Amino acid sequence: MKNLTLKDIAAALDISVTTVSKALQNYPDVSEKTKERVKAYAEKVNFKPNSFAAYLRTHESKTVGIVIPRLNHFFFSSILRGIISEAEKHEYMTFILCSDESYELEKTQINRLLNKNVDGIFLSIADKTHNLSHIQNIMNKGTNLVIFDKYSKLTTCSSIVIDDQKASYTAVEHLIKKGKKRIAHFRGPLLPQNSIDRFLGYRKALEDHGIEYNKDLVFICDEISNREGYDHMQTILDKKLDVDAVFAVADLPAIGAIKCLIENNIKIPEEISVMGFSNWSISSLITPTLSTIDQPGELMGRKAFQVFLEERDAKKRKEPLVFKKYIIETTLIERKST
Amino acid sequence: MKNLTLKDIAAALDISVTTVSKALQNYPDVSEKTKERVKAYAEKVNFKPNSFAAYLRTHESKTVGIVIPRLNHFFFSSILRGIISEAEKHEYMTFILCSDESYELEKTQINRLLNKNVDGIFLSIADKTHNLSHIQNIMNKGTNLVIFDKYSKLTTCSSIVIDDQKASYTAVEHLIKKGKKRIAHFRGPLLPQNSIDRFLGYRKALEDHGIEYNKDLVFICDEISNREGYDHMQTILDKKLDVDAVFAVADLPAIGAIKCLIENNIKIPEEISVMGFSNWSISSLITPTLSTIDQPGELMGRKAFQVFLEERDAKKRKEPLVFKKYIIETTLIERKST
DNA sequence: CTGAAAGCGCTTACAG
DNA sequence: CTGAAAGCGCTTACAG
Repeated sequence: MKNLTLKDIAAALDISVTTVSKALQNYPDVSEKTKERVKAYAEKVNFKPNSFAAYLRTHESKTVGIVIPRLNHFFFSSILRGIISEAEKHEYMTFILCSDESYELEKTQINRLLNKNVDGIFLSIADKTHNLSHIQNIMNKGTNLVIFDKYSKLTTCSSIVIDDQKASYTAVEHLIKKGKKRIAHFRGPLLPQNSIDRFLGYRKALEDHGIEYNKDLVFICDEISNREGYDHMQTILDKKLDVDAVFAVADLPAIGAIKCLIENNIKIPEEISVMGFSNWSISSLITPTLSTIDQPGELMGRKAFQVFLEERDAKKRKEPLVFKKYIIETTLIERKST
Repeated sequence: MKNLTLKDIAAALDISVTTVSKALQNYPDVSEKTKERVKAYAEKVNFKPNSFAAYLRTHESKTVGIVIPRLNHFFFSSILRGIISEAEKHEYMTFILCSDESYELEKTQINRLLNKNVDGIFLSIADKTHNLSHIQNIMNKGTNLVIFDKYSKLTTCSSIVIDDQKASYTAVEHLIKKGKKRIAHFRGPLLPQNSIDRFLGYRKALEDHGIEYNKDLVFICDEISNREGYDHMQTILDKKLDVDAVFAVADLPAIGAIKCLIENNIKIPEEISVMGFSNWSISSLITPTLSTIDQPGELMGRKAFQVFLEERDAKKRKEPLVFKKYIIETTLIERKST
């Protein structure tokens, strides 16, 4: 079954292709009567202009791409939902690609999107990305770029982020208010800004409350995995380190820590409390439920798409782009683990 | 920065656009020498033919679409990975859309993909889908279709599925071998074939082992959620039903059941064992770890894409399509909950 | 072996 | 208010 074209409609209504095209786009120089006829007919036969042919003239593909570090990841999935739902409202389709936290793959995925002539790219930077020229290249090619969540201080585009330092400070302060004083931190890798900021928030909260910072209580989770949380917790127990709380960079390592504590018959939160970060759905399914920081992913995604639209329109009006950093509020979620 | 075109290359090498195009596509009627020159130059300037212009001639968009019932879902994510990784190898890009288990949204998403002229659609049918004409419509439009996981007996395309009855039979038999005799079943909704088959496998396993089927021990999880598993388990305890095991249609309700048992201080698996289905990553993170059935999602995804390629090629050769049902093997995973 | 020309289905500057 | 024509960047049947 062949798809309908403007030509078919023009023939059916006995008018020109030009007029059909203009009528569908609401050009002011087409009579109301003609517009109505055309639109009614197009509706009836369910005509949609071929987007590939349109692209050739307009250079708008009505397509955007998202590159995220992990696909099966609760927080990124929420962001995806936000971007996609907004994109659908504006008749955009979305390519979703995954960098697997790899610098090389991130470059490849961005190139795939550029080759598909997407109108905009939404990016959350991979942990292993140590050079940003491929990101700068997106804007050099004239493609809009919005960075969300995992950003770098060195990119010049707009970004949608949370205040990691502040959120992390709030989390640690919560532990302190619960009477905890020997707080370990399972931090993320050394490179990403977010993991640095969460660490800084942790240290600042300790300082502000007169608790001495002890680097022996900081452990690195390079993969931000369950397993690492489990292993670090076991190390703490084996070494008999004096610890009464753990603040993890994300929920997964926190859940690993909880598993280890349960297996060692240590009471949560009486002996050791555990605090996560991100509010994954799993954090309310485990026993005990996990206290954590909620990041409103869907909201961040919707905002990201709106920023893309604004920049697209500014470009059409030949206005200079003004890049902004949008900070989305986070919330402390207290559950049974603290 | 404007993208390069065939014309630019032709001008640079002082040959015709036709020859450049043919050389890049390895036409036999272009000299080896010319081919080498063209390819070397194209490589050097990183030329990629504009896929929108190519589409207009070939009617191949090199794009496929996936419609799944849920986005943030461990099993579907594995299938996505499988389809996408295979698609990337063959230079296809992938649109991922979500039906939210809704019939209306499934129709909308399929129409979006058809309007974007995808070459193929991969579909896992929504729970609420009670009419299949929109699915049949995909093939009427000449677009290839492959259904995976959640299928219907009434569609005529190829499908990649597991043997739900057999897998479910194995799960229940495992409980019986562990000495359990009063096995409750938390089943899925009434409509989807997979949920029917898992129920039938459950009943058959009971019968084959001389255990009488008792419909009062079957509970429906319409949303296949954690909460439903929790609530049904609580009902069993409140009514003091004589139950020594639960087999759930999926991991999430099983995890809900476990949570309820822990809160009621009931020993797992000594007093009541719990068996899930799907082997989500979360099932090995909770305490006790959950016994379940592993479905190799990534493999299913890869197979689905291969089937699409075969059908695409058969169509090009004008051969009639032969639709097949591919059954992927599942594995019982025994952990601490049984 | 090479290339001129037509045409895919749109959009839009221009003419009437 | 309407429409003929050019052109976006490719592919391919056809001519030489």
